[in-house]
Amino acid sequence: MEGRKRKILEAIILDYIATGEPVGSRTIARRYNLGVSPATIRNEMADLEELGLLEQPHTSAGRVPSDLGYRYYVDCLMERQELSQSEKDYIRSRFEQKLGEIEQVLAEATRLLAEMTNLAAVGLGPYQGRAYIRQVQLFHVSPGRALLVVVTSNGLVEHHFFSVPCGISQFELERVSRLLNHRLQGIILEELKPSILNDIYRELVAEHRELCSLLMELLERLSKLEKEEKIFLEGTLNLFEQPEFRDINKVKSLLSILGQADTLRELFAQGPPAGLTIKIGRENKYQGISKCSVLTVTYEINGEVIGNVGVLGPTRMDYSRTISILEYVAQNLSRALERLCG
Amino acid sequence: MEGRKRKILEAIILDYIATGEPVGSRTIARRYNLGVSPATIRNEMADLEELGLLEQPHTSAGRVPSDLGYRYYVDCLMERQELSQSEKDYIRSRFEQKLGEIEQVLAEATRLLAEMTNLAAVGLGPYQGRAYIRQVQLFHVSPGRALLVVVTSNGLVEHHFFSVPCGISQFELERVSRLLNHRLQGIILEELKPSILNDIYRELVAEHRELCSLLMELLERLSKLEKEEKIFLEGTLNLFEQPEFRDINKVKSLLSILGQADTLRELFAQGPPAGLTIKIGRENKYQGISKCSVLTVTYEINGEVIGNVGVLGPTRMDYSRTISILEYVAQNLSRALERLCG
DNA sequence: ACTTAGCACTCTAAATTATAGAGTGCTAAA
DNA sequence: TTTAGCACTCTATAATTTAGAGTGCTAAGT
Repeated sequence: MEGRKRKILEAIILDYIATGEPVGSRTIARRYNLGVSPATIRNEMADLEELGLLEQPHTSAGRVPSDLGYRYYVDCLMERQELSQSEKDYIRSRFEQKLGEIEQVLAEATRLLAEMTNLAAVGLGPYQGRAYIRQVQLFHVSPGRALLVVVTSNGLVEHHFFSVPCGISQFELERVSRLLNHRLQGIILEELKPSILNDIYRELVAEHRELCSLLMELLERLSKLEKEEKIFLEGTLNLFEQPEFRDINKVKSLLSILGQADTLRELFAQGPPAGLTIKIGRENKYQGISKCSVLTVTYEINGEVIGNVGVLGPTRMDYSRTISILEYVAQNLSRALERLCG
Repeated sequence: MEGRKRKILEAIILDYIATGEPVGSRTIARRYNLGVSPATIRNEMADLEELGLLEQPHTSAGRVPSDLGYRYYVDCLMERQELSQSEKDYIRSRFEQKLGEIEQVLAEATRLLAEMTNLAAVGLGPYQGRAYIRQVQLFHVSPGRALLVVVTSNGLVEHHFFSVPCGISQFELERVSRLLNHRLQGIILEELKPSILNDIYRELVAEHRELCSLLMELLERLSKLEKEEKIFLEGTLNLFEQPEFRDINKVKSLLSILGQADTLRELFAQGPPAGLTIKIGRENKYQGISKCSVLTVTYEINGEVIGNVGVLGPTRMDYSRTISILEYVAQNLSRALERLCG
């Protein structure tokens, strides 16, 4: 595409992102001095519409970028906006607080994203599929009740209460703990198949007949670990400041999407491969967000992708800035997690 | 108040709850055959307005109950609506699933409330103030990292990762665990004052000089336990089906209230004393919900109040049914928790 | 002393009409 | 190829009309 068309397209997109109003030829001529008259710009605009990059809400309105237009902008036109030093410092500082748990760190990252982008932010993970079991511990909490704690390599801690026969001593529980650890440590959750569990069960049941039902439950529980992923959502309210959500029905359909954990997971879970994913408007499969874009980026521990954070906002968003924030946050998030449980 | 006035007031409130439209004298005369003419009803309505129980949106509209009107209805007029057997069975069945953790049970209760009342539902707790420490466990998860697990009498499980000097053996950690348990078991969280922690610290530091910083962090962490309460929120979307939320600004101010954990906690944390609390319209302090009512009920373990569940909806809600659901859910919730960790 | 029919009056919500303004596309001249 | 000029289109806003629901008051009925 020739230089002038690109410049005009860019001007229209930037103006629309800034104002939210359809952009007319006069506006472009006035605000961005491209050295041509409105009439010329009108001709170019007609071409750009032909190419599918612009749209007209109605005959006598200005132009609005189409999904394709944004796509072209993001892929070819946009320049990455560097964050200012103070913004970087701020982001870094938010991860330097004492955040004891992996989930707290992720929650904080999500909050931070929502705050800085003024969009809705989502944090997903950490994925447990490729994680392996680090530790299994079983101990009494009161007569007749025990707690199982499982720690995975991705830093997830899961616990579960069990009833145990009153006769079981702490000593015996510790033996079971050791045995479980011996057999389970290092096993990747995805590969935790019933056959392995059955082996353990057989071995255990011989020695600890009284613990039968406990063990069944316990092993069942373990095999479910893989599927559990936490979801954090922040900044929903930010979206409703945007003029595109003046309509209550749009708000409703958006809220119903944001309210379903499954849907969010599908929208935001992109990794691996590592890096940034951008879905603009209709590129998303859900109807309710056909006027929204979803940006996600992966985060990792020791080079392995273990989750996503991302934002959702109107297609008319400041992609350049949002992407910078997203990447910088993800980078700091990864580093914080490595500090925590690498 | 004389019988006819009460009947008219009740008719107006019931009609308004059902339709959402201001109620006129003709409507009452037609739908509820009280054996008097619209003119008579008009006179009574004027009286009821004088008493502050009714309001007129404008001169030529029908009447709408005021906060005071609802209050009178709830306190004096309303009959408790029994839930049907199948509804009761349904609620009970939802608590009979395998719900391994106290927080899962609470989350389920909140979802159930939202679903059955068609309002926004909130689950709070379990409160940790009066809970005591049941178990403290400290163990390695990988070289140089340890996990602390604390279990309270209210069934809360908290965990926290620590860096430990590489030289520390599992054996040593177990000794520390035992010592911590010995000193902390049975201590009520509210009474976990710095002085106790300092004692422990002094005792530990003599034997385990290398663990200094770990211990500091650990004790600090313990003292924060009291304040942590989980909040569950479900069914926000339900509210926006109500005609009173056609206006986007109302939606926004409501969402901003529902989005703040602190505010929710303040609104819904009522107990003890045990039982039901009803706040109607302006009786709530927050402006944004001046057209909403908040109903909460306490739940307990072994007779001790440990949390609240509740709903928030427009003042124009079906109080009778909502209250029945709320109480039945709370009762089942208490029972489920007792089964789980009583 | 209540109750009620009748009626003038008020107010709103919805429908209708008028108005202003922004923006376009086309034509013809530079 | 660019641009000024102009007729035309479309929408959003405001202004106006209309219909209907509901009230309060009065005066007559029980």
